[in-house]
Amino acid sequence: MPSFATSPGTRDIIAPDAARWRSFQQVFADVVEAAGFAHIIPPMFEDLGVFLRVGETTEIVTKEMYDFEDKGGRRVALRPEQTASVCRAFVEHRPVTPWKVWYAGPNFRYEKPQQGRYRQFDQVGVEVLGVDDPQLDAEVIALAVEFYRRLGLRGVQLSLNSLGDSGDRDRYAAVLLAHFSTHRDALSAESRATLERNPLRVLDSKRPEDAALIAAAPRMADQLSEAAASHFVAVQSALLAGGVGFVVNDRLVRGLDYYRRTTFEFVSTSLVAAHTAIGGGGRYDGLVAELGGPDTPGIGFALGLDRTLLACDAEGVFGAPASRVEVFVVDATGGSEAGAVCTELRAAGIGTDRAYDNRSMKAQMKSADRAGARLAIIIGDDERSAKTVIIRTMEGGSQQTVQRDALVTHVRQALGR
RNA sequence: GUGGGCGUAGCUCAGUUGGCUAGAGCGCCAGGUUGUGGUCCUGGAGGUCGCGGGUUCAAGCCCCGUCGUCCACCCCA
Repeated sequence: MPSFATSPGTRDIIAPDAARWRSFQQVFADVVEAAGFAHIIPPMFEDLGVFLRVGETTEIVTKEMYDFEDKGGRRVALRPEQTASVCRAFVEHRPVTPWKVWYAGPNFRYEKPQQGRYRQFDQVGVEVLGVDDPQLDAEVIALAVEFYRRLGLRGVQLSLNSLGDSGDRDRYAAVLLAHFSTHRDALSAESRATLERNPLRVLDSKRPEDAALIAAAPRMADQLSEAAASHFVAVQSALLAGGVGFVVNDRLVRGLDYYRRTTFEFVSTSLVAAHTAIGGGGRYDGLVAELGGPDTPGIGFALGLDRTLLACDAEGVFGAPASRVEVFVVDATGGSEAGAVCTELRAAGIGTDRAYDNRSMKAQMKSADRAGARLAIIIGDDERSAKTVIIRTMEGGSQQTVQRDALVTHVRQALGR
């Protein structure tokens, strides 16, 4: 039994997954940088106060925060998400708007772990600060859709809603509270508790006994201000014009209190477990001001790496990238030749690996196979004396003997470049 | 945080109503008559049966606790 294992809700990402993660982030970077987004790398922990602005009825703030006091007596927290950090950075640096940034990295929430729900989990995402235009809402959403397309995912459904401006949201919360309160006894115990904290969240309940009351609940759409309503309409028509399919779901609430107006969520239809939400986002027009900055509109989304990859697995798309090892050196002379051959090939830009410990040729060939190499360079005592090497193609098994000092040229040829 | 299932070799799992040195497949290692992998054959290494108590003549199998994991709720990516 090993003495140590990873802490609950954390895990090692090892081959072949680690390379897959990296290419996931690379594909994301390609998509968003082509749209003018610049990379931002905020710190992984910040003053606790930054995250408290996310909302006092938000559970990731009230009970899931990884917060602690550091040696200097500062109250800090591991970031539960990155939107608040980006807004803090905006206030701190005051870049010209529109400020379009993207990020990738881990976040931390003290939750009970489950598949697709970890205490350290990775997200990629974008944020745009300083633009009110509904055109932008549609563009941001389309960017996520394009990213899913690049991954090869097909079973992704986009849900869309508007939470209105802060006044609308408060008004709606009051109306909902009244509705559910009059039928209090019919609600599940859990929902009764939720009702106290945040009436909107009751709409999220998956408990069957709440279904009827939720279906009969008043609609957000009826509480929208004229400005918010026309913004929502504009977003929808921009999406339609861009060929982005969506479903309006006026029960879509989302967990973070700072959302205003446009909110959206991506659900994988290929996932069977409970955690089918693979991404989400929306507007947070008041957040920058909350953090002490000028009144600045903002919108963004975050996509979960783990869950999106689970969806990829379910659809059999976006597998791990192939090995970078093209050539494997099999040295049966006792290992005297392999080092120089590797150095030479690697310097020529050819991915090369070798075996150690003077293993049998058979064993070394096996390693060559496992490494995924296209070519094996075989050197025995005969070849060493003759100053030659054998180039063997792993797939067909054909071999040729070439001069040792012309190795790179012949390997290039055999690789077809 | 609440409720439930599970926890046996690196991996996926068998282990009958508790009974002698705990098994399989895959993987790994070594061979298959002097140098060459992916198929096949043979052999081998590897397990304090999550951990700690308890019941029993005897526990991988029963009981309690604990840790981990999975599922649902919750929450959300």
